[in-house]
Amino acid sequence: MAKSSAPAEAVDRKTQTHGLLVRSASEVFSERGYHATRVSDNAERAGVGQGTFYRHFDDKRDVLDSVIAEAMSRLGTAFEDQNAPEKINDLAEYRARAVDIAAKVFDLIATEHRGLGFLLRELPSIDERALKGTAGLNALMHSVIEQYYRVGIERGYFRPDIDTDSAATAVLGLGLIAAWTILRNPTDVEFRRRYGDTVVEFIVRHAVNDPSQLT
Amino acid sequence: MAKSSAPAEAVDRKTQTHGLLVRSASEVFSERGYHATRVSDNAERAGVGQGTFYRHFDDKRDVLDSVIAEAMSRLGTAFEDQNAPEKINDLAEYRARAVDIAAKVFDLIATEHRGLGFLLRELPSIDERALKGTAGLNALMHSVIEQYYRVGIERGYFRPDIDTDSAATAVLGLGLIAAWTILRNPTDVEFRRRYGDTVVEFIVRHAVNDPSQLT
Amino acid sequence: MAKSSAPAEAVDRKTQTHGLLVRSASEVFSERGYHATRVSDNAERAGVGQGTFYRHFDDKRDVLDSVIAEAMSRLGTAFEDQNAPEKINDLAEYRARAVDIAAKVFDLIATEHRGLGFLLRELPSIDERALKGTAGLNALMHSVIEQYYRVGIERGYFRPDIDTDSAATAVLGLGLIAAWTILRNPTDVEFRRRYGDTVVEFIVRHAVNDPSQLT
Amino acid sequence: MAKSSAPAEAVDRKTQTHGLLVRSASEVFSERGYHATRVSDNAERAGVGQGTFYRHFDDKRDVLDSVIAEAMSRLGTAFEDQNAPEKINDLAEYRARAVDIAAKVFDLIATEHRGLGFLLRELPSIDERALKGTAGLNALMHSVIEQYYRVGIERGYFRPDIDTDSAATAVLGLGLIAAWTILRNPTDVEFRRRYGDTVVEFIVRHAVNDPSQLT
DNA sequence: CATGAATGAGTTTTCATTCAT
DNA sequence: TATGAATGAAAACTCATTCAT
Repeated sequence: MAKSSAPAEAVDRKTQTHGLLVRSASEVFSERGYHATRVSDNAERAGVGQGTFYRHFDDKRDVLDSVIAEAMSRLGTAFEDQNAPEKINDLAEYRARAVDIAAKVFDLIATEHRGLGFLLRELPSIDERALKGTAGLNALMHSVIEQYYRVGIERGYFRPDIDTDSAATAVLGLGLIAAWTILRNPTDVEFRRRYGDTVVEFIVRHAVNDPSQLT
Repeated sequence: MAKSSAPAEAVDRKTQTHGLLVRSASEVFSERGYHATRVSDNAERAGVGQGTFYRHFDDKRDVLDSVIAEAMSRLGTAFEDQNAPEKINDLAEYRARAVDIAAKVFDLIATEHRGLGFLLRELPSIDERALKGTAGLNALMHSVIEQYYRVGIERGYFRPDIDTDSAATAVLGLGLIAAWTILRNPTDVEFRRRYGDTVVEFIVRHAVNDPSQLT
Repeated sequence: MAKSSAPAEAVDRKTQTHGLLVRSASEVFSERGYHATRVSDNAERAGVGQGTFYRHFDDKRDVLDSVIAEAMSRLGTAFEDQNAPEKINDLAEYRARAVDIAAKVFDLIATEHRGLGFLLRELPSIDERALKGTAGLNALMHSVIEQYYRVGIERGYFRPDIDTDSAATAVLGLGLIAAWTILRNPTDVEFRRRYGDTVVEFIVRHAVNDPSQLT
Repeated sequence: MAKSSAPAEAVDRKTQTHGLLVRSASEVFSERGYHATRVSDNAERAGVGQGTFYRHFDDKRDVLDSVIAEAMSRLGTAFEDQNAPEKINDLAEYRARAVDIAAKVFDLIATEHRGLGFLLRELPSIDERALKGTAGLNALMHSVIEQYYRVGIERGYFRPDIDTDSAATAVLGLGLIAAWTILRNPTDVEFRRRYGDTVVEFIVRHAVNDPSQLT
């Protein structure tokens, strides 16, 4: 018993320190930027020695992968909750859902602005691999959005001639600039409300099959 | 005469070298990325000694300001050519103009993908000041777009209840993601065409006052 | 136990390296001069890497403070041993003490000519702060000398109208030029003897109350 | 005539610029110190181009020789004016002369404190050659002082058993520390007066043959 | 001769990574 | 396994000196 628990504790401790370093990395990278952050900053923030960092990661680049993976997983989870295009039967329900999603996404962005800002600001500048780490989330978001379009077309409240791929890309663009703006000003609730309304209007009016249904 | 021409020549030479270094910086920053570029890379590319670099700029950060300023000036000029919202009288003309602008902007992006990619990828990761350098161009684009909305509303072919500020932001978002995608794949002409059509559709359908005019 | 000893050893090692670097700095500064010494010379002499130097000191200027402090402390200790003006009762004892001190000081100068020469030659040329580091020793020497004068006046073998402050300064001058000369020629014992006699004569004859005691 | 005057003017101009650069060097060396002064600082102060500097001097070290030579010549001249030991017939005249010289020397030091400070502070730290440049002045001062002693002994108002060499050295020491103190506080007239009195007292009492003549 | 832009060798300085304890 | 002192390769930066005009 005692014998088997000792290694178990060691594993636990290792996992704990690992997680601690990933979280610290996320923080210090967000604050000073990836390039300006020294490995010692990260270790210090985590409250461990510099050598300990190298027990858990190959190098400075390595911990970034974990930071990205962790963030992607967290965001992916948050985004997947919104998935249920098949439950939407008409334009009114679609609009309601769009309003709801926009509000939730914008709030998520404002809440997570520290970590998200880092990803949006820095990843493209680090290397191709860092960017690839976000490809999964991009693809997920794109396919979910496209699924909404497909359901809408199928059920007749969306135009049948929509290029769903391009449209999904466009919706990501509407979200991207929102993210940018919110991240630079996370407390501007007014912008989020107004811009959210506009985004919904863009999406609904672009896609609607029968414009007379627009109230 | 001889006396006054000597300094004049020196000034000329200095200006020339300065410009050479800015252009070289733009190139090497685009190729290797800002952080991976050494001052010596820049000097070498310009064909001057490293010391010469420091005669013209305080450090790597300093030359970046010039690179940004030069790019912003060039892009601003390119963008201002598109300015003539007051000449558009009806939806058909508006749509034609939108198609035209989208094509031109996308081509510009594809053509300038080296320099533009650098700006889009790297600036946010460098510092606040770098980003401030782009604020002018952002504001210019935003205000031009908004002006199109105002003219459209005035002349009756756009809905009067559009939030022109938010709408302009949305249009920038539609363009931003296009830029991202094109920069990652500058030769994909097909995407440009399809996505351009979709963007125009988004803009026109969102704004149109009388949907029956959409043929 | 093991836990507490590991850091303790680290601290020990750090302290040791620090001291090593200060001693090496004193040596190389004395040999090549402060300005001609490169940080790498110091590290090399200490047998450590250049990076190690920067773990212990901000820059070359920083280690100088430690070198000065260490030298001042050592010289201060050597000088304080000479302190005992209150034990001198008459001119004969005073003269004997003066002869003794002169000999000891001159020997000290000759012995420590490496480090002392550096201080005397270089400090004034470095900066105000370097000089301030020697103020304490100057003040100590001045006050000790002045104390000898006060005791002598009190006990009647010195003139009562001596300006003890100026006189102490003068004595420092007599010593200063001795230091200069000895440092330039540390092996000239003859000079030390002759000049020592002259200095004692200067001091005694200047201060004596009753010249008839001079024999 | 015109032909011969053109070269003459050129020579004049050259000499003028040369002198200008030496004076500028003396200034900037005094202000920032020799090592911290860049050749460009010197040229700028003189109001000429950097290249011009190298038309007049081999290198940075070279101009220092001129600065030293110029200063030595100026100080030598000032000091030689004091030369007239043979006119002094008794102790009273000697004391009067000593008071006079001390006052003049101290005033000279205070007046020239910029250039003198540089020489005293920096020369020993630069190189052996710089110091050699001052040897002539030292020797001159030493021999003049010694001459005073010889005359005094000859004429009987000084003790015959004085070691004139050591005594001259001692007097230089009394002057040296005065220089140090005055240079650090050129406006303290009170110190000069008090210390001057003390110095005279040291010299006279040390040398006098018949102490009863001391009033 | 005068000029000042250009040069690059020489130093300083940083910090990711190693390694002895 | 954790630690943090040591390391040195890689960059940044300075400035005496050269050289084309």
